[in-house]
Amino acid sequence: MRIATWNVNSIRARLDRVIAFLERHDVDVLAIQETKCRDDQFPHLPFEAAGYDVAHVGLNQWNGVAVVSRVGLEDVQVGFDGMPGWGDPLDAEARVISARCREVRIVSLYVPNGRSVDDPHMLYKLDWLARLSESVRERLAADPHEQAVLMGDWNVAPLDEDVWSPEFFIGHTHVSPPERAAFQAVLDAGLSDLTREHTPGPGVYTYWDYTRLRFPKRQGMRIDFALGSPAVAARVTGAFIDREERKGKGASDHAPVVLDLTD
DNA sequence: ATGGTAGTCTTACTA
Repeated sequence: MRIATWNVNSIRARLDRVIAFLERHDVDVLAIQETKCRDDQFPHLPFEAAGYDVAHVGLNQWNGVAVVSRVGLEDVQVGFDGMPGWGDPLDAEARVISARCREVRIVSLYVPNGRSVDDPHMLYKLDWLARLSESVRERLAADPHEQAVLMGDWNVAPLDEDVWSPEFFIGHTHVSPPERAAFQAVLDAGLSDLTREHTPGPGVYTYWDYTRLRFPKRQGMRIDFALGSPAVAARVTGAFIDREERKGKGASDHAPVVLDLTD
């Protein structure tokens, strides 16, 4: 089974690219982030025509996540237990949706952006990740054999080699010790990074800022990951980052991360 | 080339 994750930065702007990507790589399940649309605006028909079922949650023009699958899409869940909200009044944001595809729970995640290290959004991000780690811990305690993959845009670069210049990022978000500790806490809840060993760095990234020619200069960040439970980690046979999708007109600022599991 | 990109409910905000 081939699964993938991709922050598309608007599903409507990226529709043709996403459908072509699914077909080119023979992808069974895709976790999508930043669809940037409401449910009624999601382009269901092109996915159905390509053979995929869709589960999407989008409340407005921000965030928005989906799982599309051609191998089954059962027991769709929005959010996770204890997921923090944002705003006044406190509202849930469209940052997590999951579904069981065959025997694997595929979770599409869009972790909040901290904006800056001293912004209130940073506290929200850290709390959000802390709550996520608690939810993972509880789920795995209830069923240690659960097959689950949490994949998406984590907005954290866990290692110095995950950014093009550690010096440049001093004092910036994505690399601060609290963010890295919060990401590590999710791993410590019982997950492992399924992608890194198959896509070793340095200089391997999944995101390049649209501005300042970051992509042609190879100045990127690795912030998109697939974390898996032990039962699914044992099934991983390979992974790759499709840099081609960052090229040319109409590219997202993120590249897809593709993961192969044994059948 | 005094510019920086791209998306959205666009003259503001988010990433």
